[in-house]
Amino acid sequence: MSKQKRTAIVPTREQDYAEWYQQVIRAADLAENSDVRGCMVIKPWGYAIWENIQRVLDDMFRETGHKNAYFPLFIPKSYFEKEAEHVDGFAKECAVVTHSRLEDDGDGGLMVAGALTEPLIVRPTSETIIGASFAKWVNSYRDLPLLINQWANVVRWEMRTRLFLRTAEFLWQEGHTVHETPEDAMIETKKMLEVYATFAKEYLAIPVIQGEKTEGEKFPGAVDTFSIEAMMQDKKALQAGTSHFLGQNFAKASEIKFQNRDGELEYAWTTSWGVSTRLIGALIMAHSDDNGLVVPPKIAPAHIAIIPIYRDDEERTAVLEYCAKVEELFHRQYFEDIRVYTELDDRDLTGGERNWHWIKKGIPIRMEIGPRDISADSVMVARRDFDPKMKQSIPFDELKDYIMRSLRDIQDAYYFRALDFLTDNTKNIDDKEEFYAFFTPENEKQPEIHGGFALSHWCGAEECEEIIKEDLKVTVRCIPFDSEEEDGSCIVCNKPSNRRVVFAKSY
RNA sequence: CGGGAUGUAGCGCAGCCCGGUUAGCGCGCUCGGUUCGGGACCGAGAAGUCGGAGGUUCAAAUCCUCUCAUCCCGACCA
Repeated sequence: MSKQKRTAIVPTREQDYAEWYQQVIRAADLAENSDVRGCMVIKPWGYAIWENIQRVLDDMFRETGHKNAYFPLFIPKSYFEKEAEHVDGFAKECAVVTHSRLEDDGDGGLMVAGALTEPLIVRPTSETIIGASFAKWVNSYRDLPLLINQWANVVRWEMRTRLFLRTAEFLWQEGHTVHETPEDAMIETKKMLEVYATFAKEYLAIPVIQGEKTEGEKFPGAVDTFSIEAMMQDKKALQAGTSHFLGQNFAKASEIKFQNRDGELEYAWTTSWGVSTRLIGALIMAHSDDNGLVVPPKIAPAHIAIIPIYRDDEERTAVLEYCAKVEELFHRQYFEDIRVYTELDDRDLTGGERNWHWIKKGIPIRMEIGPRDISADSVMVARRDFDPKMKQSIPFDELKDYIMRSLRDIQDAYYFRALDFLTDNTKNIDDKEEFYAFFTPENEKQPEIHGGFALSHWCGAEECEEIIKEDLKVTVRCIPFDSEEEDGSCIVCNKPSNRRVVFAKSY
């Protein structure tokens, strides 16, 4: 294999997408599996991405009038039982606390003791426990709307886990709101979906499709679930965020009642909405390449890697001095609302080794600073969105402007690349045979990357959805908001349909 | 939870079928030196209860049973 063709990540996306994903996470040092089954350790570079996601979203929630609060990790089983559909949806994946004490088992070990009178469920989501509080907080229409958000961890005892995409414990935010009318609640539900879509586009540089979930795919207990759906580089869909209109289902379960403007007691209308550390999985699979992580500047843990190059102590002193000058140039600088961070990498490794280290971590900008640059009063700059070998000498005087502009350009480049990918792999399909061919790999044994999003007509019957799922493992990802009414016939049963939906394989 | 695969040093693997000195290799790591502008080189060194438990045997990484974990496929799901 020629040196030019060597990729930092083995295997490549084309060779083995699932394995490539794992390797990117390891190469970028984002996270690792823990000794606890299904749980991950999020390492600093990965956690910094989450912190950036939190910071930006938290601001957006504030701007839309929400306040943060914190509710218990444990939910009494009796609370959980109140909403029937909710129970159905989550019962199979609940961790349950049944004891409160450990005792010496007389054999050098410990045994559980102190059985609880009522088992506690480790929250898989918090509708019921938050509902119990809301019932106390809401008495009058004057208390509404109640707009609360919580940053928390939740536990869902998943059978099959994948780093970031599905772990037994994950970090997320869950918004919970209470409204006077169904209209208000629905406006809130859609507003927060819009917030997610904006965040995905503006910060994660991921274009998404907003839409409504089908009956079978919606949140257990919700009246309506809306989602943002993103396309990964293997052309599968990833649900990146959800927003639920809960109607009065949870208000009834938790007795959230208020006296309305006519003096009558009425059940309130609630919503909930959330995004999780899964977004990091989305980020990885939407942008990264065969050389490692690719992370948009607006969400990157750091923006500029500075790699000093020198031969001896004398040069070292001069070079590090110059590096400090460059770091100073960006100290407390912002591009848009994002603070720029630099990383000085003075490890005793070759320039190439250090360069590749930062390429794999996806840092947007790399700078090499050596004696030649100092004498020219300039810096060698490389960009993560360009070929790894490509670098350009930028005079110190122009450096700040150049970098600020580049960060903006890189952010845009990632977004448009992802948008092109989404557009190129989204197809109107009206013919059943074509639909099946679209979702069938040529090599069954080792399926190549295939498929995409098929915009096809669907009659709305669950049976038709089921057939497609059985045959192709393809599901209706959502009924997009922006699809125009149009006469057609269901891709499965040929019955009349007036709108296209998004069909895709999904995570 | 069903089907399949894999667990040997931090990572990637060989050895296992056919049991037999002291369990190897590459990368990484440590120390010393030369290097550093695209994945450096020389020398020295550290690191393994062969995933775990039990069994068969004079002898187990190797054979048998159980178990745990990870990955892939399925069902389920953010």
